[in-house]
Amino acid sequence: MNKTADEKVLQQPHNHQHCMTQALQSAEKICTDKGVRLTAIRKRILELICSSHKAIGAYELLDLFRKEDMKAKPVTIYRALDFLMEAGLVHKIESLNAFIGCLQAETQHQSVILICDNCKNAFELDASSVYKTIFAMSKEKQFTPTTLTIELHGLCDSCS
Amino acid sequence: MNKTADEKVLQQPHNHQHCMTQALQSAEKICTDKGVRLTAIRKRILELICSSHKAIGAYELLDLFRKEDMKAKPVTIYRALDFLMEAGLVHKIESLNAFIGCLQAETQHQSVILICDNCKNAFELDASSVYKTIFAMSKEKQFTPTTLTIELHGLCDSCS
DNA sequence: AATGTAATGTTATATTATTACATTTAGTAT
DNA sequence: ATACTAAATGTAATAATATAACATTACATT
Ligand SMILES: [Zn+2]
Ligand SMILES: [Zn+2]
Ligand SMILES: [Zn+2]
Ligand SMILES: [Zn+2]
Repeated sequence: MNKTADEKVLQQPHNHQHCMTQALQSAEKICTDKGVRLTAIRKRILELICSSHKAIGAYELLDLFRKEDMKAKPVTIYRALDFLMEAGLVHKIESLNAFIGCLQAETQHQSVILICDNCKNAFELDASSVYKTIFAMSKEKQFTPTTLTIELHGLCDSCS
Repeated sequence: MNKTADEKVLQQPHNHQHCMTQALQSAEKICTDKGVRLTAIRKRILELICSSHKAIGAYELLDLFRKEDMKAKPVTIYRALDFLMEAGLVHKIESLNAFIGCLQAETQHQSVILICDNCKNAFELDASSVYKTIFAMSKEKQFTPTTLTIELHGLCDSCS
């Protein structure tokens, strides 16, 4: 991808090829460290997800993947997604039933996902302090927290 | 419902009949104020949702509703849910594809939903300060926020 | 009563996700 | 190298969630 084809994301123009390379390298490292296998299917599906910062649905992904592997079925995608989510390489956006690649999979992070309802670009904002507050609030109610989902819809800079 | 049948919710035993009565009264008031109609179907579906504090799916609701109205279809439920959500009487839990009644529909509130993964009871915790923080963070990224979803899974007091 | 709008009825279909079981592949032990 | 084992994939079917399109009915206003 050349410079003129760069997307504008995170309110910053950026060389998106770098995101891809980085994501794939992280993936290799994480899987090696965890002792799990980043197979061809899993890797390709991660590439497809990371080919933009837009949230993508499982069936959109299936359509793309089928261009290269006609025999792919929904479960092919869902299995890969489960694996990639388990490894922290991909996140599900619950309010969209769609998925994004994580740009900081190697780093422990607690994030809010900002989702542009116009262009569907989605990115994570680190928000550990917010997590801390919410966990504390829940514990005051004798609640034992496990997973926190925070999704903010709106319009990104380019779309507003 | 008698006292012994009271549920334990919000880490507090409570007379659940009161929740129901309160929710229905609020609903009447809100709909009157907004000039919209709380029809028999909508009211009954609200009652079914509010009959416990457990998150309930649209098709579970359909099964219950069909006991009284055999000809009900999925769209019957989804229309009522859309209406009730629009009126702020019901919230959708995105991470469960399920719904809960709101206990504070008359009051403007910004909440985190705590969801017990064991008993499925879900309740709202007011968290305006958290909303404020997240909105501010997003604005720093030139993001124009609209809707914020915060869902915390875990175990409630009774289940942990 | 005539009119217009909102609500509901009815049928069909779209979208998202999982289950079950067979087969293949890849790593491990012999 | 061979046999074994567990993980991954293939394949088919189906479950679960949600919406579209159009006809009919009920309700409010005149
Ligand atoms: Zn990029
Ligand atoms: Zn945008
Ligand atoms: Zn109650
Ligand atoms: Zn519980």
